[in-house]
Amino acid sequence: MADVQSGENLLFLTDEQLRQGIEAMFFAYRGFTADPDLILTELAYGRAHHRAIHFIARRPGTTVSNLLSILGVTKQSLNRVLRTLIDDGLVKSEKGTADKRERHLTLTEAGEALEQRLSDAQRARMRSAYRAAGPTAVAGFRQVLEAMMDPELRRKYKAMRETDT
Amino acid sequence: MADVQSGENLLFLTDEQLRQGIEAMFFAYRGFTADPDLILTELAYGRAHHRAIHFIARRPGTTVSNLLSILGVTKQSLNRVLRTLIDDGLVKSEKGTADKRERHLTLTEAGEALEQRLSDAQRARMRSAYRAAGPTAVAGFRQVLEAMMDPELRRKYKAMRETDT
DNA sequence: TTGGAATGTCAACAAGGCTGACGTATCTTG
DNA sequence: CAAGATACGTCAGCCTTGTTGACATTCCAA
Repeated sequence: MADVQSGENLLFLTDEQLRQGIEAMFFAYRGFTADPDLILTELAYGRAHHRAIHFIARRPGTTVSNLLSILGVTKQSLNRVLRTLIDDGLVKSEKGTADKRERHLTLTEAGEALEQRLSDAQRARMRSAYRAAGPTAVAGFRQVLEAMMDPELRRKYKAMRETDT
Repeated sequence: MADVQSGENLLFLTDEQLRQGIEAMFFAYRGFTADPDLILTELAYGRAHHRAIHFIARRPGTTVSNLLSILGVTKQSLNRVLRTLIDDGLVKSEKGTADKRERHLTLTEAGEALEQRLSDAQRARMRSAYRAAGPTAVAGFRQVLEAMMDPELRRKYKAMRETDT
C-alpha cells in the first residue's frame, strides 16, 4: 500500500501525536472545571450539582428521566443531588400536567443566579481560550470534540442546539 | 466602539457559542474515557490507576513527587493507587541512586502490557476522531485545548513533549 | 384492567478525593 | 557535625459521587 493514498501515515495520526492529544484533553479538562470548582467548594456543592444546574438551565422544564439520559448516572445518584438543590431552593420540581408522573425541573431565581455565576466563570476561560486560538482553531476544536463523542451522546448534543435558535 | 475592530462581537465568541463549546467538552470527555473505563472495570481498577500508569509509561523512572505535581492529587491519594499497582506487579518502585530518598517508578512487563491495552483503546478513538475531522481541525483542537490549561499545567504539558523527540 | 413507565426513596457499599498527624530516611546547609 | 528541610509512606477519618438492589406510588396505554 502506498503511504500517501492510504491515509495511515499522515503525520497528525502518529501514535505520538495521538498521545499528545490525549494529554492535552486531560490537562485542558482540569482547566475547564477549575473555575466553577472554586465557587462550588465555597458553597459545599460539587460538580454533580453543577451539571444538573447547567442542563436544567439549558432546558427549563426538562424531566428527571431526560436529565438521567444526558448525565448518564443512576437515578439514585441524580436524586441525591437534585434533592439538595430543591431543599436549598435552587431548583423547583413540578408535576407534569400532561403526564402527571413526570417532574418538570426549573431553576428558581436563586438557582438562576448561581447558574449565572458558574457559567460566567467557565465561559470566561473558554472565551479567553477561543480568542487566543482564533475562529479557525475553534471550528476545528468543535469538529474534533464532536467526532470524539459516543454516537448516542452526539445525538443528544446536537439535539440540544437545534431548538435554541 | 465599532463592532468589528473591538473583536468582542465575533460570532464565535457569543455566549451561545461558548456554551456549546462547554457542552462539547463535557460530552467529548465522556467518550474520551469510555473505552479505557471498560477495560479498567474488568480489572477492578479505576481512572486513577490509568492516569498513574499513563504518566509512568510516559516518563519511566519518574519520581513520586513529580507524579504528584502532574496529577494534582495528594500523596495519600496517589499512594493508595500506587500501592495496589505495585502489589499487583504492574509498577516497580526503586530507591534512587543519586538521591536515595526518591523512588523511581517504572512499569513492569505486565504493566507495559496493560498500558498498551489502555492506550490502544484510547488512541483508537482519538485516531478516528482526528481522521474524521482532518489535520486542520486537529491543529485547532490542540491550540484551543492548550489555551484552556492553567499556566502551570501548560508548562508541564509542554515540557512533556520536549524530551521525547 | 393490567403491564410497564416515571419517579422517589431506603440501605449498603466502593472508589477516590481530602485533611491532619506522625515516622523515617536522607540530603543540605550553617 | 548538628539542625532543618525534603521525599516518601502510612494510619485514621471524612466527603462526594458513583454503584446495586429492593420496594412503593402514580399514571399511561393497550
